[in-house]
Amino acid sequence: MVRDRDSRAELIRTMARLLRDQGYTATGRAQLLAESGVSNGSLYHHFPGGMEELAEAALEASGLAVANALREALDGAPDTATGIGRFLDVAARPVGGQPCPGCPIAPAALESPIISPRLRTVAAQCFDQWKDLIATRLRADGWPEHSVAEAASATLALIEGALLLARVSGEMSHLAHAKRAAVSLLAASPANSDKAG
Amino acid sequence: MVRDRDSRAELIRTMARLLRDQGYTATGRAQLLAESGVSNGSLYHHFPGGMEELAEAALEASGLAVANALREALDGAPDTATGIGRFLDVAARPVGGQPCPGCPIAPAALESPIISPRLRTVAAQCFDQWKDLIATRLRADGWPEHSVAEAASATLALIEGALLLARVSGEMSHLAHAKRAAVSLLAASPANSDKAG
DNA sequence: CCCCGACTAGAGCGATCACTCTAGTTCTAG
DNA sequence: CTAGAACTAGAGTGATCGCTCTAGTCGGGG
Repeated sequence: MVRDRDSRAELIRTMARLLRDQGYTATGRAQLLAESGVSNGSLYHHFPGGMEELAEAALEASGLAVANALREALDGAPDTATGIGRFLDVAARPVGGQPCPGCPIAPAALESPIISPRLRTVAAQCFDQWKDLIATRLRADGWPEHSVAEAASATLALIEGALLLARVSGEMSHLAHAKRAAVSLLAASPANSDKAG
Repeated sequence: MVRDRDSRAELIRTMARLLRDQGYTATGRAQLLAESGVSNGSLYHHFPGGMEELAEAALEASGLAVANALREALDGAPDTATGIGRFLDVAARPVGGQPCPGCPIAPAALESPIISPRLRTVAAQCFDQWKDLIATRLRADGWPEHSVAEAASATLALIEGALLLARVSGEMSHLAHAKRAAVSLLAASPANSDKAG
């Protein structure tokens, strides 16, 4: 009774890759089926809601994968800034012959507000989840509560913006710049001054 | 012999709005013609290259509009950080009943690398143009040349990321957070320490 | 007046879209 | 073994896609 897991997982994996590389609307059913090797009937068996339901599942899977990578980078680092830097190092590394780096959520997220409110909600949850991971690590660093949310939001914005610029320009240097900016931003933290004050 | 300017400009204006709100692939010809009030024949008279050529023109127009707003904000401010803050204030203000704030280039830019190399090039030029404006202002602030490019890149990434998060989450607070982060990032500048060193 | 180029209106085209439906195959339970 | 559920294969459907093409309107120079 687990025979289906292969094609279902393959659909999610292929859809997640296509969403990362070209977004939601640009990903047609024909391309999805061709590149996943799954038949049309299987698609609508596993995802009766069609392309949109599959896209939701794919975004959730991508969001979880990023969250795991981010948690791992943050947990293994001496402080938040170093962890963010290591995460960006991983993001800059091209894996599995992907044509371009970048956030797997952002392309679909930006077209979602009007196209598909359901996808927008999923994307927003992903970003919130990542922001919470950064916030938790900042608290562990001793950041005062009143500035944790703001620092986490700005740090995530810095990451997302750098990934966007890197993809569009093809220049990986944007990631290195963001890495050093994160160090600067989180080093000039109110943690020290607030402890003193 | 200037009779056509109306419909041509209207096409660019409508296309720019649709590209900002939902990206390139999601913007169909039918919607464009319906919302611009221009007929199909006029579209292919003014833009023989079709939707892609029009999208190019629209992205260029949007890029220039943003560049003008950014230049104005930077020129009228005492320093770069304040100018970036004012620019974000303008970006946060909903103008003309737009459904969501955000960068007019980013949605199309993220789907462009595979879908349309020509659009990717135009988008990259827009980002470069904006980055150069920030870099020029940083030099005027007295920043050392070796760190200007890096600071400009990180600042633009911060802006783009904040606009992305604000659009997807609907929370304008991301823009305020980025504003204060820009102050922190550009205040802890190497300009002073480098002058001393 | 006629003429010609700029521009507009919209029918029509093949291709492709997401999706439905039916028939067939494969697995598990009893 | 049989029954039935899970799953797959793929033809078929109507709608919509970007685009071409023809017919027509408009305005100024001869």
